[in-house]
Amino acid sequence: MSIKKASTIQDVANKAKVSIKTVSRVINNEPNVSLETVKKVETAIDLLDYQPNAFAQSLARSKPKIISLIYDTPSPNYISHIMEGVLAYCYKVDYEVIIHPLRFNEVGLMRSAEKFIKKSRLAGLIVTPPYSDNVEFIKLIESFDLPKVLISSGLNISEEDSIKTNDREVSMQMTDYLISNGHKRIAFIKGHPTHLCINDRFKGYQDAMNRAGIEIDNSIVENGLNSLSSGEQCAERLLSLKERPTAIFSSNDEMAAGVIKVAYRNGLNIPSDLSVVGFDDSPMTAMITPPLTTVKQPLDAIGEKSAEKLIDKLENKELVRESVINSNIIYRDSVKKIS
Amino acid sequence: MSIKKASTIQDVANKAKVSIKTVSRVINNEPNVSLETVKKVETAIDLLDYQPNAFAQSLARSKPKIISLIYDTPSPNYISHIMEGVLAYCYKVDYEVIIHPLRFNEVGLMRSAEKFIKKSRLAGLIVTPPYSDNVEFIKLIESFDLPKVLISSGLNISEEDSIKTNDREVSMQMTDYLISNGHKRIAFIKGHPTHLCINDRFKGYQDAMNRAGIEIDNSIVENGLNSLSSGEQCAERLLSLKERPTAIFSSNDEMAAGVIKVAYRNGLNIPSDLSVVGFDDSPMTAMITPPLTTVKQPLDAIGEKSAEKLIDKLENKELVRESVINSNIIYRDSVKKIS
DNA sequence: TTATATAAAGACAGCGTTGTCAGAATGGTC
DNA sequence: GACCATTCTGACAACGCTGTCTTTATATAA
Repeated sequence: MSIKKASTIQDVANKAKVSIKTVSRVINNEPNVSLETVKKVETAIDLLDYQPNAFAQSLARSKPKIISLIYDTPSPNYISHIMEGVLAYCYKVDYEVIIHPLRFNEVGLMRSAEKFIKKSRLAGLIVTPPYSDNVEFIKLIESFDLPKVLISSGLNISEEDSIKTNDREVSMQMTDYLISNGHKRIAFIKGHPTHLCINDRFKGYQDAMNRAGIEIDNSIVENGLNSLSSGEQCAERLLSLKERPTAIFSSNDEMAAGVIKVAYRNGLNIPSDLSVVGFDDSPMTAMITPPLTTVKQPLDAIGEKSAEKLIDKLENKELVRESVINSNIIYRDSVKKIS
Repeated sequence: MSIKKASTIQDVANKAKVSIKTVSRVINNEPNVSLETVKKVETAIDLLDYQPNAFAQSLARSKPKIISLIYDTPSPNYISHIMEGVLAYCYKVDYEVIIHPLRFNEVGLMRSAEKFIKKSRLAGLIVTPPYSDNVEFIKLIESFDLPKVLISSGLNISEEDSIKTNDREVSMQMTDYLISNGHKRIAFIKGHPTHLCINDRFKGYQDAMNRAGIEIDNSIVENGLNSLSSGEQCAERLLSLKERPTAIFSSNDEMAAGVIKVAYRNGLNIPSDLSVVGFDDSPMTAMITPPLTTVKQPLDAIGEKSAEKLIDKLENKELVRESVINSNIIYRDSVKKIS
């Protein structure tokens, strides 16, 4: 079991018989190095299995190649897929990423966020909901003049700084789907009011209903809080109505699961007595009975695109990147045609 | 919007009218600094809102305060909770953590892992399943002489290097619980064969059955693969048996969900016709109907303890830390007493 | 040929810390 | 008062890299 000691740029320079600066040039793909020299240096690098020391690089460079992903801890599924995408891209382009959970309701949140930002010498930030909707937090970032990408922000943010999904449009499609299955009395369960982006889902529902000429009955529009139990509460109200809805569109899967539970408790069968659709395609949606028709956001892609956009900005690549990523409806077994 | 520029140790030294070395001393709690000087320096630090530059520290120190968490991507829920614990502890003691997903089946896995380890200048590693069961990977770590903590390793690892859960014991308790509810014909669905630690769950089942004097019928012991669909397949076989089991203990929740789906398809009611229990307490278990009785591993605590153990080792604190963390049964509604 | 631009390579000073070692106070002994 | 041990403080060289500037080699034009 031999203990390996990392080699330095000096070692490489010695072996290749060039100066350390020249080695630095080839590492960083700088111009004005002869092909011959590049070869020499590269073989030396291979021979020594050299890896640049990221700390030394960060220290020497003005801007370190480090970004951070900020999140609360809403759904493990959401964040870990976003993270996956971010990490994959950053690894490819040789950026470090610091994952930073920040408790939304903690006291001294801003103080601790500020401390974190200063300490980590970040080059930029990727911000997920609910922070991407938080004006105070965004102001903080701006006070550091840090490049940022906000994911699914409901705020009025420049397109350059944000990655969004087509929630409104796909919600409209989902509602259309319900309508095309003969449903007219379609209830809607809204999401948590502070999660701005989730409101777009309601707008899409409105769009579709309006277009179909179906008047929206506000007594079957519920205000949910994103949680299972809030879904249950909304469902209880909805299903005890004299004129029950024939379908329920829930702003997220967790509340939809609550709806299904209550339906079963009330002896209702899904989908024959009630159609239910959700949003998110969280892992459990495939596991419940019946499997839930829902909307899948391409979370990995969102993470990847966010990282790409941020890093392009950091490196002043002026590419115009797409900033809206499309979600898709996943059709499963929780909707039934009615006459 | 004022752009803030980070202050350095030099700034602090100037303001406090001491040398930078003295500032360094108080930052690192080194001895031999007069109380008076400490005060001076601390006020200067507060005034300037100074944060040490982690890169410079890492460069100057021999061992950087950085550890890495290695994982595949089995279940988002599992990894994000472990991560949560690790991050929380590391943040407290001022360690950086690099989250590193490593695709288990990728070609050149070892090569890329090696590259990663060299490049990141890690001080130590926390390794989750399935890597904690991978001999080759562990040998790699050892070749770097890197301190490590392996989570739930099924390998014969020194207690000093591992954090385990009492899977076997709690599986026994779970089986006891089923037995105490009158069940005798209890089927078991094993987990993926390469996940060593999951095998302990089967051992616990055996323990309980043996102790209760119930002979294990191998025709109702299935080999699962951890996935929903594999759970369904096992259930199909189990439920088509002439002499059906009255209860099924699945090594994980996902397969248990598969069992429930198949039961419904076959017109069976849970728990009245069949009791089902799982393992993991994944988020969906509360959402399915009926809510599943299962085992909850304190994942956050596992992450936290792992980090604590690793960092104590790095800093040569010779504390003997507990290395087994207890899981608990979460009793819900998927088990029924039979006569 | 000489002048002149251009490409290629190197010298050297930072980046912000910590470690080592030397020096200055301070206190106690004889 | 001289001496020594102890406590405290500072100077200075690393750490491994990149940026800036200078030098050298090479090609091109006059």
